Amino acid sequence: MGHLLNERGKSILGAIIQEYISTGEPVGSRVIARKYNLNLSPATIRNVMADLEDMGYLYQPHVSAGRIPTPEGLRIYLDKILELKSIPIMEKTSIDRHMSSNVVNFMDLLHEASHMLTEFSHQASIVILPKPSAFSLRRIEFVRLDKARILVVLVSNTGMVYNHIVYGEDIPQSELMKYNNYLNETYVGLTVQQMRDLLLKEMSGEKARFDRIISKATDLGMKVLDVMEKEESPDILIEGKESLFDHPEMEDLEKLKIIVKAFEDKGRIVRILNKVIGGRGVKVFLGDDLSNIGVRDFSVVATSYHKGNLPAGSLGVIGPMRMDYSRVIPIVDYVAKVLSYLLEDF
Amino acid sequence: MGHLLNERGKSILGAIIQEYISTGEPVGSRVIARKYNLNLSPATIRNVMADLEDMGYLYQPHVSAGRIPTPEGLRIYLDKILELKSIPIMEKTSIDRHMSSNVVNFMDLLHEASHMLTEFSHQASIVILPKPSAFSLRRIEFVRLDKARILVVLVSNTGMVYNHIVYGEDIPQSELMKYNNYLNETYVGLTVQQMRDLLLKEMSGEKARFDRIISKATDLGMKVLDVMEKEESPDILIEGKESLFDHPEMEDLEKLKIIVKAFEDKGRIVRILNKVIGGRGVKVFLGDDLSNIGVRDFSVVATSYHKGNLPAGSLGVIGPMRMDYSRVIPIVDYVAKVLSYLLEDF
DNA sequence: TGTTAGCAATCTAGTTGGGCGAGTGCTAAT
DNA sequence: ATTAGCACTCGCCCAACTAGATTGCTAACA
Repeated sequence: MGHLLNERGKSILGAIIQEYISTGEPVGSRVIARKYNLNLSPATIRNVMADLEDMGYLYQPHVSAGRIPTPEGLRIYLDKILELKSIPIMEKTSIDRHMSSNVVNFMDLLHEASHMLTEFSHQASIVILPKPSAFSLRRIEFVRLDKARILVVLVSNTGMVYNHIVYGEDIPQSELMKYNNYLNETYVGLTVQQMRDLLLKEMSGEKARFDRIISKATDLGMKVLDVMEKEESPDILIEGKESLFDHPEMEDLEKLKIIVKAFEDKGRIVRILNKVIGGRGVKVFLGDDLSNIGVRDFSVVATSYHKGNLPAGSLGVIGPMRMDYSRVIPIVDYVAKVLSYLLEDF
Repeated sequence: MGHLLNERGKSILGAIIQEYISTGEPVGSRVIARKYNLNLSPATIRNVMADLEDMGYLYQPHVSAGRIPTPEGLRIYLDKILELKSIPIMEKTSIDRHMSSNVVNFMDLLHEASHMLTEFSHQASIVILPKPSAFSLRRIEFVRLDKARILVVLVSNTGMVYNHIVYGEDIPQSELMKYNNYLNETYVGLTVQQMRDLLLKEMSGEKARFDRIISKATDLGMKVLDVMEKEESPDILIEGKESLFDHPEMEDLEKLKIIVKAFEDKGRIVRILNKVIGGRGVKVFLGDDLSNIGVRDFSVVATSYHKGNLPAGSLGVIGPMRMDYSRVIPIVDYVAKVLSYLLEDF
């Protein structure tokens, strides 16, 4: 047999990975021959296994052990072999119910999404909060703190409140009030991008030249957008770290240390998760994809959620590479869909 | 020898604990006789050790091993035997410098304190943020969100910004403005307790009966205090978890899991740390003190920090029971002192 | 009476070696 | 192309053993 994966290779690789996922042990040829009705003898399977190993899809921890899939093997499995299960009705309705009731504000909703992910995937869940720029403005308010600093309070249409401090000249509160009024009349309902466009237009427009309020207010508004952009470090929810510890592969001390340290550096996690933004559907990160965060033998299943047509943030789960993808992928997908749906109404 | 700790007992217990702290291994009679100039033979020391074990200050992991101090033994050591080292000038000035420069706002200051704690104690640091009620009001602002909700923005004298949402009747923004003005004129500079007192007085006072603004504003103000009190879950900074992993006693997998899980439950940690509030000086929590958070063989060294005369919050470090207390205690103490000192000016 | 030397006893940790079982790769037969 | 058979390799477990550390006890000593 050559170096191309034929049908038989596929089904054997599939069987090995399924078996490995459910047991966590290296898989030998006998088990495959016995449990999976391929009508092939162990010897034949051994030959195929040797080929699969040549192709880089399997490896042996040692010569007298069975085979374990490599990240590359898993990748093939995910892309070409895996068939997704549908989520049981019970779980679906449970997700629906939890996410739509008892949710008074936006953060509750995200927490609930995070909770559902851990609950049904039995992995640690990660939810990246939307960047403020994903939302539109409901209200903006300037408050004078002292002669050098102005507090800006932004309320988004989702009810999230953002505080920023801008440094600048001394402006009396009464004057700031006028800016408030002007900006709230003009900019409410716009997204950050739209605000920026409109601000630029107004700043150079006719009115600004004659109306001091408009001119000053737009200046300050622009400043706020700049500060927001600079401070924009998307926040992140993580739940269910402890469920990771219960997986038997976590018996290794070093692995445990590595994963705990990986969670410390939220920036990197955000960067990985946000790779899904832009694409559609669920993406699985494996092996080298995760070498940034130093956890080569883990796996991240993630997708993006949306508000209307705009991507708002991303969410997913992280766990050992050996994970029941046929269950986990649909769950991540579904939670993101429900979240996106509910977000639209906010 | 009886059941009372005499001088010799003390010095031997001290030597054993010092030795244990520096090596982490069970300590035998020979080492003590050789390294510490007590002019006693191993045999004598063995006798004393047996007594100390009877008193519950030492135990043997197994019969052919040396002794390890029990939490009770450590407690005696801390109370009666330990002599604190003074902090090297270098470290002091480093702490001074880091905490006073580069600090633009209050949170920076706390982060810096936390950072200094880990840096010089080589343990994980914990800083409990002040409860909002520890500060006085610099500014209050009501913003109408929609017909049912009003956003309250409070700025404390430390520059911290707190957001709360109160639910209630529909009040137009122009009306809220008037409340803002009134409250900012009347209540700025007061602590929460003072505000509450004054509010109560005004609500039942003459003016409130005739001035609708005052009456409504004080009502709303009271509502805000109630919400604050309910939502008041003091926040917490933790830094340097990873430095815990480098201690050799962390080789035990179960211990590692336990400590990681303990960090998940911040509420319990806060409760432990806040026990120091009210007292003065550094307190060490050991053994049973920590059984709430399930980490009997760890140790928390903590103290409170102040703003003026009022306790504001607490800080400290957590690490394995085997910890160089003679260094760590002075460091925790010093960082808290510096923090309190700097806080006064805020 | 307090201290010490000496010594048998106890226990851990580390090493060695044999046997078992799992699984492979190769060869030769089908 | 597939398969049965078989020798081979290796990890794992267990048991036996060794080396080393430390103790508690006893008897001698100051």
